Amino acid sequence: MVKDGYEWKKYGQKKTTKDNPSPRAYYKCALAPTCPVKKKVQRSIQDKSIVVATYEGKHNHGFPFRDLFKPSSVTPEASIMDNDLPMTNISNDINIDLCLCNRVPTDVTDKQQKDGGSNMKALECISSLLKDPNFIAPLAEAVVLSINSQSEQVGLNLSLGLPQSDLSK
DNA sequence: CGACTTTGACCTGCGC
DNA sequence: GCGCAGGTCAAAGTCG
Repeated sequence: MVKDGYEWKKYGQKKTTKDNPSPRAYYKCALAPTCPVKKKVQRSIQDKSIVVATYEGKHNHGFPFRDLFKPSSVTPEASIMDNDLPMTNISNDINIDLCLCNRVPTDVTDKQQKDGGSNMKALECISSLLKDPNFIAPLAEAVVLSINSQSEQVGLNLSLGLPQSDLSK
């Protein structure tokens, strides 16, 4: 379960979907009965260590900061959000979290070997940008808008290749 | 025994 | 109209 500061009530699950054989879970916001926010959680088809959580709608109540990012709340199965902004601050009705669970950057090393390390600076740049909430929020919006404008694109998988320690700083 | 989770069934929208 | 896939419901199971 992805911990993002809100409480979620699971109301359904699909074993498999066409675009991703991993189970997809459906959650509603449990903090307010009238809150219209829904959350879909599914593991990445390309890398099962990545959990993709998709938010739909806006919270009509305050953001509960308790439990958010407390070390005790980060279990081995828990994920780290790369965006520490409350979801209510984002204007779009659909928000996407990219969560990495104990991720080992194997794909980065593979790429380095293939590319001869030529993209190392780009990766460092991406790494620093991902630590900046002011970058993440518009990035998430741009991704969503991109998806909305390309209806043939189903699902979203991004392998950022960042170790958990980097994101939790 | 109540709260929470699981899971199969059902509903709905969409493409052919 | 039919079939499929996504989304939701609700009964059954589990746990404290």
